[in-house]
Amino acid sequence: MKKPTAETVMPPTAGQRGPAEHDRRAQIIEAADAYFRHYGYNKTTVADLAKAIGLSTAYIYKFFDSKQAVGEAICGKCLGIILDELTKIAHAKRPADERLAEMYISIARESERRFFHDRRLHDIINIARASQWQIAKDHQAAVLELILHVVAEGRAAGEFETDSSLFKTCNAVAETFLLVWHPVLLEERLDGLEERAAEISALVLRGLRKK
Amino acid sequence: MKKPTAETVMPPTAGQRGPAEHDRRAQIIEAADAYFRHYGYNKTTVADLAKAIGLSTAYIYKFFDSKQAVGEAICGKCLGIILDELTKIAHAKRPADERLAEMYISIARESERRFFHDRRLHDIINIARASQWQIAKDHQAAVLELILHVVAEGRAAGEFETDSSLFKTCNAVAETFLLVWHPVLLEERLDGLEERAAEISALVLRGLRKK
DNA sequence: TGTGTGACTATATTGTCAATTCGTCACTCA
DNA sequence: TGAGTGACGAATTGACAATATAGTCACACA
Repeated sequence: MKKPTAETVMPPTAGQRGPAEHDRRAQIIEAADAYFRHYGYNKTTVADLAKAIGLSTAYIYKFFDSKQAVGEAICGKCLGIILDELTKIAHAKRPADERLAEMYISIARESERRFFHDRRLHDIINIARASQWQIAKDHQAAVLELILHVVAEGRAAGEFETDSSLFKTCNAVAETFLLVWHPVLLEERLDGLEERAAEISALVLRGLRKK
Repeated sequence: MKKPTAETVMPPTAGQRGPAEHDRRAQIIEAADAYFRHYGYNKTTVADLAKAIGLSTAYIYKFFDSKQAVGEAICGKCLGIILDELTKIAHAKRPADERLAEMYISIARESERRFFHDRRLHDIINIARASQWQIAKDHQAAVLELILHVVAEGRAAGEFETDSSLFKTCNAVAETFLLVWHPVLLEERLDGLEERAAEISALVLRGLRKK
């Protein structure tokens, strides 16, 4: 099991073609980031991206299987921001419960910021989840890894109970993270997110702590 | 604060016109239930319902403000089924933690059943949430009431901790219920719902129990 | 006065067809 | 051989006219 390092931005592997490092790939990603951010995924065409760089659309497909693969790259960048932050928190030298509490707040804050300030990127994440893109699954798995890391340390340090299955418990914790960042849930309830995050984390942490 | 009784089906009040008890209203609701269940809310027209009963569309509006109000009535019926069941569980003479655990499982099961066997009704609930229908809010509030009832009894009986705010804690618990019945979350993840419900409820119950 | 509606308006949706988009393939050229 | 593309077919989208739908109102009638 490979542990995410503190500087990893989660690169998608699904749908990528050609060399991973290439100027044109970087240009496509840069153009896609700008266009998706401004026009949204659905309103941006592959031809828009090609034209922005000065290429034919056919050449885009030398690097990406499909428009979706470009979308997954941008989605991965986006989700990678919060994942990096969570990774830093998870690896900090602090009590496990503080780390977890801060993870809830952090993911809630970034998700809220993205909703209000990068709405079109928020929308891509929604599309990714609804369409079962691999990047969405990878992200979920990466968050679960971080939770496992923190909870396992909390258990080893005697902070957390050890009666329950580590994996099952962390699965449940990961589910509760959805409550503070899932795009659809954000849309339904715009207010009080950070407060909700605090309440949920308090409840979950009480469930984790040693009796 | 009025306590839901064990036999209450949650009637919507929003958008209802004319006498609450009326043959025509009942016919409209019956026709709507059948059409929405079969064709879905969006594909059913008010004219369909009127024709099914043998009325003009104008007459439907003597009983309901709008097509949405008809939708809220059916949605309310639908959500009322699970609410009745949760109410029975919440009022049973059993330890609070067992009641809560069973509430998670029950809502998960019914939601899953609705997803697989009444997909179009599942869709209406999705529309209701996405469009902020009053019935969706009422339902959320009703579930919270039941949780408050059970947790308060658990606290009074010495089963549950009393350090945290009752309301905040129950808010957080109600949020975790979304994980096992929210239509969008169900759609994203079709498998293992009941297992997830069990894991989440175990975590939450550990968070509620007295140290 | 309770039950019911035809006619109507504003808006939304649908149908049709041309235009665009996605993605591939065979090819060019330095 | 890496960098790049024009042409193409299938699917999707956009534009716009036609039609449908949601909802209202003044009225009818027993």
